[in-house]
Amino acid sequence: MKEAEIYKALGDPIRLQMVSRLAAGNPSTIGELSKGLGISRQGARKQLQVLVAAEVVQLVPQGRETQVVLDQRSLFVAKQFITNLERQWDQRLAALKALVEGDLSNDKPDA
Amino acid sequence: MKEAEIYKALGDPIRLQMVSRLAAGNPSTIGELSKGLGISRQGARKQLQVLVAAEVVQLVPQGRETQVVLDQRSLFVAKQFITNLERQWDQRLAALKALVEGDLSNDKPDA
DNA sequence: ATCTAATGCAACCATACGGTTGCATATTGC
DNA sequence: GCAATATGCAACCGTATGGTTGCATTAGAT
Repeated sequence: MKEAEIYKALGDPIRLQMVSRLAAGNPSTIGELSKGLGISRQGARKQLQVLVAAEVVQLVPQGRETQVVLDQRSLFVAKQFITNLERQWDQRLAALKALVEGDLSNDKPDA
Repeated sequence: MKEAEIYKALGDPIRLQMVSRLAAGNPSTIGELSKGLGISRQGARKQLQVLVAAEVVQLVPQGRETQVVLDQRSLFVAKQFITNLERQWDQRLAALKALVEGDLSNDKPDA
């Protein structure tokens, strides 16, 4: 269940906000991304590190500063997992429905 | 950012496994769901409570036992959030592309 | 009525987490 | 060279988290 780590990384308002900003395309050096979150730079940096560890984000050093880039794949994995859960769930409901309707049609097997 | 709580709830292997089982439709009283996770019943119960708090799951008492049912809405919310992020990201890439191609087409405004 | 099964509740413990402060380092601009 | 900017690293702290054990309660089965 590697997905758990991705969800865990997204499971914090500050980190989720960082990801949102990145997705919105707002330029993104570590320093930039750390502003306006209500916590210190180093605090923000620790949060960012969680996203890095979960591979939700990648760091690209460029001279004095470091660019933060979103890694689409992790988001895709997370989304896909939920999609699969929903699919299973739907199939199960469909099976239940079929069962019920099957019973009904058993009363009328005229074909 | 209410989504964060949902992701946080999903951000643990044990809880994710519980949700998976529920989605797969395996019958699901609290006791059933608590088995085979490698931790005690009470431990599992505490994990389950996190899912309840995040409204990923609902509890339906029935006499002596309690049924655990998945709440599709929370999963949908979680999925939708990621979908939106991806959409923003894609639009931004498209904008960049348009910008580049726009520069090119400026060389050829014959229409 | 009694035994058992399904659950709830609380105390407790170790470790992880979110955040801070302080200081070291490297790159850039003047 | 020197000052400022962007960043890294480590120690420290309070609280949350994940897990345990022990005991109380309630509902079914016999």
